Amino acid sequence: MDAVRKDIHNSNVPQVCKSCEARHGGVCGALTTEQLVELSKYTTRKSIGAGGELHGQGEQVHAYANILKGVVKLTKMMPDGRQQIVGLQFAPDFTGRPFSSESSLSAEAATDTEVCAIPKPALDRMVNRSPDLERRLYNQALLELDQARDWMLTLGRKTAREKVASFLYLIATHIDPEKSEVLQFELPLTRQDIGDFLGLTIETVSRQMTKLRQEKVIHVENNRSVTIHDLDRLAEVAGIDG
Amino acid sequence: MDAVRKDIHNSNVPQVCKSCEARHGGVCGALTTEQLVELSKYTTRKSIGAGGELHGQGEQVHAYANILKGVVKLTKMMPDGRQQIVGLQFAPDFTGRPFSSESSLSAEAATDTEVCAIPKPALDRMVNRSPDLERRLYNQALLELDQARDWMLTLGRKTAREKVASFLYLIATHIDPEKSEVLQFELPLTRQDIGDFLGLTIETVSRQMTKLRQEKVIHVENNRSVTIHDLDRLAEVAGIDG
DNA sequence: CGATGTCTTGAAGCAGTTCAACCAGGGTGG
DNA sequence: CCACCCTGGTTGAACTGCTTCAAGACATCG
Repeated sequence: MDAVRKDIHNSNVPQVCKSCEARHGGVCGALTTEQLVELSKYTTRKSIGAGGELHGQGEQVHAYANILKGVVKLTKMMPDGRQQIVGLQFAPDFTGRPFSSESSLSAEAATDTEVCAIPKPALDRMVNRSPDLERRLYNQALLELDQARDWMLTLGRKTAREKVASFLYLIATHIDPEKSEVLQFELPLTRQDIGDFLGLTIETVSRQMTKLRQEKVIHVENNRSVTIHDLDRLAEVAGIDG
Repeated sequence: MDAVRKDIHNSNVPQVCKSCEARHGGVCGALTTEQLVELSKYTTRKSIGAGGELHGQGEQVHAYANILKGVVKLTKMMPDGRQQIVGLQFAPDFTGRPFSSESSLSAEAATDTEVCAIPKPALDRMVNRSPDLERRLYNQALLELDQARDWMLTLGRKTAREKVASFLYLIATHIDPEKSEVLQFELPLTRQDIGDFLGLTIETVSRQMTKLRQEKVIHVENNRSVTIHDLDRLAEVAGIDG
């Protein structure tokens, strides 16, 4: 465990950051205690209700944010209203785009969400002083690139059945689960959102869910609560190589 | 024009680098003359015939490469053989993935291609010494991420007609054109590749091309040579906001 | 308890796939 | 030099998986 990492557990670290960093290691993990204290002067914790917008397509980005809780969807829209979700972000992902101030996508909360908002200038300054931080941001970008490309395969080449299974698999492996043999979670997206993520209509999503339920690949309660008894089985249905 | 940029035109710069950098500004543009000389000790120029592999899916990446000429396709394959092209790279793009040594995709030359191959250790060392270089790589990753997400919208929500038009638009705006009112270029991809890029079959691609030809949106000769008289019209058909 | 939004189910239609035949260009070898 | 084939592309006809349109079920909330 290196020096930076040790700092994180130091008692001088701001309280907000502790609970945030306690997780899988967000971008702030690259900062020293000093830098963290400095940065936390400008950060504000915000709650955003489901459907709330972090920022709209084509708008200036005024702030970055670390997601503390909830799921954020990144969407693109065509002039005629057709919509595609191009990414999902989970805690403790970092959202926002360094260097380019305009974004071609909109970010909104899919569920009730809490974020740690960081004003653009504050983080930009910090990035220029901390190569470690930039490295982490770079790595997050590479990770998102991988995810985007994985999803391109799903969108371009999978059947509706495989798409829905792929979605469920994605959620199952990203929403932090109570570590148990049986995975159980609430779907963070409506059927409409799922459709927009998979390039399908809500009806098709619904029908495929029903089929997967009938075949006991998944178990559904209240339309939102999903239980998965056999993740490998789901992966297989999703067409993910095993 | 800053110091670094001036260095590039300095006569101490290796000959290979000059012709490379003469273009839109590849990643090497971040390096000083000294660094460029150092790096060029390890680089080798390579020709790769159409269909040749830069590296396979799941293999270790032994080298990075700057594309000097030609088009490289990044593909993903499912266990059963279904394939999706998840990115196209044009000169002077940089290809290869820093930090992670394994790649989940395969890269092959779509056309006859020339690259400047850089052994992994040499570039990794350079990255750690030059923040500017890392910044450029980061920016390239962000650019690729944008492109990937744009394409997700195309894959998920566009019709076959719009997809084919989108593809033609992409090529028209990325293959460096003779600057003239009328765009004319050779398609760098076979119908099969185009299908794999658009999530369509070759037959559908062919049919849509025929239609676009009949409607005079494009003009085609020898199946590969395309002329576009009205790029805005094409963009419109592609469903790209104007 | 009606009202409203979300989800499911059914039936009909259609965009894109599948299967199959055909065509054009470019070697290759007799 | 022509017959041959082989690869890449086009075209046609039948099929099908997903969409569209429409109705009904379910849950939540004033």
